[in-house]
Amino acid sequence: MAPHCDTEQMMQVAEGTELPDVWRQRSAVKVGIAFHGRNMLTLPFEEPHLMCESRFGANYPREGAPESLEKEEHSLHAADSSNSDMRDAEDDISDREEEEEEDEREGDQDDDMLPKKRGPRKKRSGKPESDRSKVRRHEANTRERSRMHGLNDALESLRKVVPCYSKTQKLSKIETLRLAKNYIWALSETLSAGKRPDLLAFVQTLCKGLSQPTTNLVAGCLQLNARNFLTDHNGEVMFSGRSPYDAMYSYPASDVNTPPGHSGSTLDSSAKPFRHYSYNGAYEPYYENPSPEGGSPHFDGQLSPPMNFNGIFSLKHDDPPDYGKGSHYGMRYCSAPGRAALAHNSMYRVSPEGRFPYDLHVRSQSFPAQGEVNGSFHN
DNA sequence: TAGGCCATCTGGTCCT
DNA sequence: AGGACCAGATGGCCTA
Repeated sequence: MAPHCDTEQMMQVAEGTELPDVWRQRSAVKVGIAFHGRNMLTLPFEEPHLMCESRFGANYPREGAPESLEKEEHSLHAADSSNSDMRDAEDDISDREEEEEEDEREGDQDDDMLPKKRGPRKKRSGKPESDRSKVRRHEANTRERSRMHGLNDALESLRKVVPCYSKTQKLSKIETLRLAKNYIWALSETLSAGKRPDLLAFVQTLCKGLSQPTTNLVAGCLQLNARNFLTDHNGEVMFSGRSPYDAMYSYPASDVNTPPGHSGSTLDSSAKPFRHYSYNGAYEPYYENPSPEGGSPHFDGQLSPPMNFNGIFSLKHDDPPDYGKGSHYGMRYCSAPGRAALAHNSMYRVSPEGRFPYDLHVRSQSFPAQGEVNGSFHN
């Protein structure tokens, strides 16, 4: 018997045995997980009160009809799913059994008399083994679901340690991985260079190969002009042709406090047409490999960035309830460009005014007061 | 409506 | 035998 906790209903939602899909989706909406207005079906792992030891694995409730069968029914009755939602569990089980029998009569070949491909249509054997196989299949589904939840949980943790984490605008999985790879690469190159990095190159590396929406998000978090970091279809960074500092900051230098987007410069239609940005400029000196994304034909053979400081990288976040413990060193995000939070020992200096929005620290380095966090990174 | 993204189910494969 | 892992298939939701 699974231990009871307050998440019993949530577990039933996850199990899909008693609540229809629309209810599950509403549960996901309730926890506020969305990306560009699209609600995900992700469970709220970030919320400790929703996490109990019965969350995963064998502690999932396994009584009740298999959700796989419910899904089959759901697809078969998609037209009147609202009516099926009103059925009680007993009727559901009865209907599922009937549909199972129909499936069994359909045989093991598709329309072209070819072996079945992978997919939801199940091959079933005799009745005695069918019951057992159903149970095993059900348990395997539960494990697989838990495994994927764990994978998503890890991905969510990754989202929190790459720049531009946002609970309301989540990066997609693939974009999270790309940004994380770029981030590791950029940090590694910075450390291996052993000197003050080129900031434009750093941000360009971050945005390398990212989609335009993600580039916009990263640039928005950094309060930069995303147009200067867009990549073309080959993954090469497009550059507007302006000076690096102008490219970094779309707003006029005399208007530091003007948020991007308010000045209108970000969308300035009079901007020069893009031209292909050459890394022979500020980028090249700090990056022996010009790109983490295959801009160099040799990159595929060197997928791992060079490791520095024994490979230790960690991020320092203020008030990080679930991932910040133990992170005593690393990158600290400042709350806004131009703030005095840029420490003297910061490796990052974008301009004499110190307008780069974050600074980097490595182990053994001291860092200033931690009362400031970059809200633009982690909102 | 097409395409992107996602969760889920499913069967195959590998390993213990 | 059973679990972990993987990838294909499917359907839902959302945006352009």
